[in-house]
Amino acid sequence: MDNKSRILKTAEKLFGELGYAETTYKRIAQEAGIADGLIAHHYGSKENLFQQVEIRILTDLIKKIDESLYYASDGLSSVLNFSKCILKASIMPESGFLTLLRCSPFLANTIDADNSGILAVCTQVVDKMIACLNQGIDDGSIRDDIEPRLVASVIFSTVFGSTRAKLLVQENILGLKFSDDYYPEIVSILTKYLEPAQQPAVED
Amino acid sequence: MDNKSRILKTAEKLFGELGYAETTYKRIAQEAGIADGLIAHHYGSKENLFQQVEIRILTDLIKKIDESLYYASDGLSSVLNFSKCILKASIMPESGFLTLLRCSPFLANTIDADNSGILAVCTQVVDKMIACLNQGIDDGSIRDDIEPRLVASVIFSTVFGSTRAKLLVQENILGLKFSDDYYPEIVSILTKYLEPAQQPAVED
Amino acid sequence: MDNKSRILKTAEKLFGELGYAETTYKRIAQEAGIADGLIAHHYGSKENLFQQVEIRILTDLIKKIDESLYYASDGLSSVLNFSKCILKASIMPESGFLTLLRCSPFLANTIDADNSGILAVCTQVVDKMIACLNQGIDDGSIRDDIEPRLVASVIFSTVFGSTRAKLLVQENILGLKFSDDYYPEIVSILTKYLEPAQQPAVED
Amino acid sequence: MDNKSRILKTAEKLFGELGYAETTYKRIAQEAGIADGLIAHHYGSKENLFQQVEIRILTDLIKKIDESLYYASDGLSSVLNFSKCILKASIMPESGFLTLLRCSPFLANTIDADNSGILAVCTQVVDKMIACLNQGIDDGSIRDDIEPRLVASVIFSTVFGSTRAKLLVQENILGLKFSDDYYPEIVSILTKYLEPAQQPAVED
DNA sequence: TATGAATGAGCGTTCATTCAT
DNA sequence: TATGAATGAACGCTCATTCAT
Repeated sequence: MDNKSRILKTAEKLFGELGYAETTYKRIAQEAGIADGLIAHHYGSKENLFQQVEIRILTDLIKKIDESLYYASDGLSSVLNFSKCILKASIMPESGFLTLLRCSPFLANTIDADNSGILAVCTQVVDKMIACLNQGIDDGSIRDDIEPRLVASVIFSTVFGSTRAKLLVQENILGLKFSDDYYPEIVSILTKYLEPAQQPAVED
Repeated sequence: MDNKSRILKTAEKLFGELGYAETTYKRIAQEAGIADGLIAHHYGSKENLFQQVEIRILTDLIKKIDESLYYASDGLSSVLNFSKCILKASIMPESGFLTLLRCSPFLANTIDADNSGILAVCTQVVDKMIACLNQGIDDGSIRDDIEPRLVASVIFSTVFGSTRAKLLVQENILGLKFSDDYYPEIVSILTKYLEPAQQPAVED
Repeated sequence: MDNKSRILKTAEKLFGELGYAETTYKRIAQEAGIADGLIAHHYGSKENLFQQVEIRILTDLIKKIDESLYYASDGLSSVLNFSKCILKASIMPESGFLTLLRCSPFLANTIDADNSGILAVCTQVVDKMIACLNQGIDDGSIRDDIEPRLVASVIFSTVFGSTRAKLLVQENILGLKFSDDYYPEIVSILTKYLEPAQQPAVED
Repeated sequence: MDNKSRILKTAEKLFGELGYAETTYKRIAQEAGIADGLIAHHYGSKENLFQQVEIRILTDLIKKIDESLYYASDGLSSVLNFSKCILKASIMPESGFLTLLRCSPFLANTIDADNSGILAVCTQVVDKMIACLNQGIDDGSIRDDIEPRLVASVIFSTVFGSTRAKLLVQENILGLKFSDDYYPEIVSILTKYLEPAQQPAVED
């Protein structure tokens, strides 16, 4: 791997472990085994380096989401596969998900930073979810009284909220439970939320 | 208000607006109209000042939660009132909620910081929620096939995840929707998640 | 002397010896025997420190010019005293004149720096000179066919040009001569330039 | 034009616009459209590049001075042509004069820099002026009570001082005047300074 | 209690220069 | 000749914290 990639990879790791502010050029350079100055040479600024990291993480995530959608039979399973894909990524260290949680793109790290590059990628993710919901409404696998944009907002906040809780809150410390049955439970709440109302038994 | 309180209030505001790292003694002192040195004099360190802020916010939140529980008729409405209480606090600027979101107590702001004070308060919040769930199971307002600790984890991540989304993601920027009907929708997903399965109409 | 003054004095010396770019916080701090950070604490930025230095030098110069004008009998001797005053200051190390020459206020040291404070002081100097010229035209000691602003420009460029040459060009290195009779020669060129044309002997 | 010349030309432009310190390899390379490393490859060091620039400017100036002397009828007009030549060059952007003013060869740009190459060229200029003055004394066009080296010093400081004022001081900002009649006025002060004393009209 | 001068380590970044290709 | 990655010291400046008053 060349130094430019090595910097990106090391930065991703440290942003995830230490957060934006405590990840310094010096630490990245030491960990990557290169000179301080090379970071600015390749990435210009810390803020830009950070954005490249985020974009890479999100782009990888989109790739995986697309794959997962390929195997979905209807709208509801598309939404659930989409969500599972995010949940799964969150527990794979190499996905960089921790970086996303510790340094949310919606928390400008530097005042007046231009987030537009990242937001463009996020918009793709949102659009995909809305498409899945519309598909589900059409094919009857999702109840038809929902407003897709509103429901997409609920789904994303639930899914990302749960990854945040699982990764950042230490198990047991508060009497909570983020063990292996936690993410299935998240899938369960989403299912209950989306599936069409159960038909009362109809009398003949 | 005395200087000590003024510092706490100003710090809370700035932590919420700027995050932990970009909130400095100097800015706090300027905004509060007092001398730099007075902050360390009263609070010792930035980390400790931050924790006092968080504790105050959480303590206030607990007070409001307790009030809301007073009016709940059963376990389910206790859980929902509890949740609404958090959602409502999130949109009251004076609640300091933004500070909670920008500087999560679960993100150590300084490496090796001792969070135990804050965690103790958080534990109280969790315990209260678990009590509400148990009450609901007992009185039949919540389905009885749940594990309270697991479900509490889901509820907290959903509720806090949604406040995070509403406050940090700018409306419309991604095609999402965090307007007035967003929080009611969160209450709706929780309700669907907790309520007992609808009995199929039974013929006599 | 307190540290704030000591910084100003040391900075003045180093700007004069090394120029703007090579005068660093570190060097100033070492020479003044204080900590690096104290410079920014008292002066905010290097550019501002520099401007305070220039303003102090120019303010002192104005004081001396005013004193010298007190003893002038007519407009011409006012102009000459004014000029001598500048020439004299240039060879007094404590005047800070070298700083003025090495780091001319008309050479922005930092791109986009705001020079307005310095320019205001310079304007006072110019206005005083123009007043002297007008006085000389009125009292007949200076020829009356001149345009004061234009002539003031010539006088300043001649006087400051000569101090620049004397202080920055090493004696003898180019075959030039900046010894003790150099400044009197500058006074001489000014006198020839300003004095009224000699009347041809008039026949009765 | 080959890259080596292109570097020299670009460097000259940037030294004039930005001064020595703010002109960097990177900026030169960008403006010239070549790689960073090529500058050091061709010129070794920034200081040496700078000196090559200065020498080129001064060499061109000498050429023009020589041409102007060709048309002078006597010593005085030689001196005046010489001076006009410098004044004229100062307002021709391609002459690189701004570089001379912003980065005077008599201001060592780097501490301990060896200026001897530049000084050798400057010495030629000085020698030429002294020769003109001696010619004028001989042919009676210049008063004979002067010391050539001293007077040359006065002329150079007046001429270069005026170019400095015209190019660096923004018109009107101080109430001064550097418009089209400024340089003629400089020629006028030199003329008054050098011409033989007017003979009182002698009667029969 | 309150001030603000003082510290000095550390920050992101720049830069002239070197060097493998 | 030409590239641009790589170096590492140095820069201006920030900051939490200390301390004399």
